[in-house]
Amino acid sequence: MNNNELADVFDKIASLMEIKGEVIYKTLAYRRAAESLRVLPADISSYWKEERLTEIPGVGKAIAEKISELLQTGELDFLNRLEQEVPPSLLELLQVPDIGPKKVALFWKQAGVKTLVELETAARNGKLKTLPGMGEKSEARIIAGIEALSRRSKRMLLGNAWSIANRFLSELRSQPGVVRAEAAGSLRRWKQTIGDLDLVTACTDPAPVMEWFTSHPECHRILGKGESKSSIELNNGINVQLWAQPPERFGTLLQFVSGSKEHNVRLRELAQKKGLSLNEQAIIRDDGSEMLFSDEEGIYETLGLQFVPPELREDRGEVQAAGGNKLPVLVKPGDLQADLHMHTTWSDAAHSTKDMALAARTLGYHTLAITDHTSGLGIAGGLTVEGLAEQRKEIDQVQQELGDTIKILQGAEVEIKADGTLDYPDEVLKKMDIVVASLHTSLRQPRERITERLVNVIRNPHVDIIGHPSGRLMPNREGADLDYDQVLQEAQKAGVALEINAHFSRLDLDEIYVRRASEMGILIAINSDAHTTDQLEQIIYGVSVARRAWLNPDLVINTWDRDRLVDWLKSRGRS
DNA sequence: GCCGTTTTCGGCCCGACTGTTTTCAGTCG
Repeated sequence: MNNNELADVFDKIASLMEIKGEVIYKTLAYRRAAESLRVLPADISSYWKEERLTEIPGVGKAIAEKISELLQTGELDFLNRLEQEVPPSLLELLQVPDIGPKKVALFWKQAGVKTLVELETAARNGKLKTLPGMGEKSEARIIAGIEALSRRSKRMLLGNAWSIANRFLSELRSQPGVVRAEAAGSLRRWKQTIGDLDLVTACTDPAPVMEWFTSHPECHRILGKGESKSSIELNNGINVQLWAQPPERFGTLLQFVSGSKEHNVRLRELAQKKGLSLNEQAIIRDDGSEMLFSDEEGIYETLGLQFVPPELREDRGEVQAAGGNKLPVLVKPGDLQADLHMHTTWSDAAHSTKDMALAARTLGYHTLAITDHTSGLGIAGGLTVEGLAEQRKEIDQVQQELGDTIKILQGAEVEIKADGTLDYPDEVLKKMDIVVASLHTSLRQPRERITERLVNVIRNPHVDIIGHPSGRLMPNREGADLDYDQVLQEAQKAGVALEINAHFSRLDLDEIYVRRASEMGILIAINSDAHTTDQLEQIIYGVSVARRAWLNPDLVINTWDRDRLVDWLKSRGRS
């Protein structure tokens, strides 16, 4: 069982306990443990073998024993007994909006509803409205919620979420009375996938703004409408929330809605210890007087903390670090001076070498690497060894035209074949300016085999960067089942750089492992993998991964100046 | 069930909105 599977088990336990009516703090403990497991950088089995399970935040004696049992037997007696008491089919009811554990328990115990289908039947037959606390409207809301489930898309990818949010924000900013409007929630934290969109606005009179929002042409139905908060479902099934406060309270609003929830809980605990109370409108002193904040900075200052960048607000140690003035320096998009992975018309991309070089120069880079696919990746029209010579001529010519304003490296994204060998022979790789090696195919090989495949490539002295290490494509293609402990150790030994691929359906290396890599001092390359000139700018998504991972900027090879980058390549045998 | 610069036991964050209720429970973020 891996970390995520264990986390799923504990989330399931938490939900079943909630339905059962167990004290809330027990269920919270299981949720917290589950979240901890999901972001754990190393394989859980290594903690288990070393008897370090209780070092994991949120894991105490009881949960450690359950992890042990699951790892040893693949089963959990406690869960089996829980499922005897509370039918696990009830969990699907929790998917319906506006249905929580209390309602599930009510429908189950008083109407005999155990599945989603039974719930819909009961609702349509008017069997729910007579239950205590229920009524006509609640029943209709449940039917609407069940219908919404089928419309509701899964989580959005970061880049898609930003484009929808930006569209709403620009309309919002032109509404009368709107002083400021920003994205908040997981989008502002640049989480790799986004559930609902949260927008916040500072405005003098919220009523007309809320009216505009709830009558938006893309609105399919209104989920809620109030003075300070409204919520709608769009035609494409996405939910959008809009929060409003007067300008002088915008800071607390933005902070509150940006979350994460867990980060906010930490802040409020801290506030409490200082005799303060924090909510979306103000910080309130013991005597009931309010402190107002138009910006976020003052909030953190009042709590005795460094300002915490949104990307770090996940309750992964940032509050403690901010209290000790120990927050890391983070990479900024402007720090990048090179892009070392992109494609041209020599393989499957849209623009020429010169187009890409000019676009990269506009971004202020000193170097770009043209890394077209190799012939083994047939689908991408890869470049043969013979083609390389012609490409070299073209690069030399463009280089001459552009002079010293930007350096063009001839590289390749070499295919790591299913048998673990590379698509070009070593003597060809040796002559290139830079080599990125990537997995695209046979990603479903068993863990040992695919890990070995990658490790051998890491050890190849002619490979400089491992491109998108797992090969995942969100939301549909899972990455390879790599043994990351081994991959990271080998990368550290070999001095190879691991890529953060900035394409928002990749974001690979995953932030969890980037954080570990940073602690281990492993080099990282943040690359766009651009197939058009526009896509060079998608590098911001890669930067967001680095920031969320607390990555030390000095480890990012494309933040280095040209001399340092050249020296590094020389140290790897490049001329 | 977890956790500790006020604690190894007694805490564990805060409010808006909705619908069903006449003061509150449930859900959500």
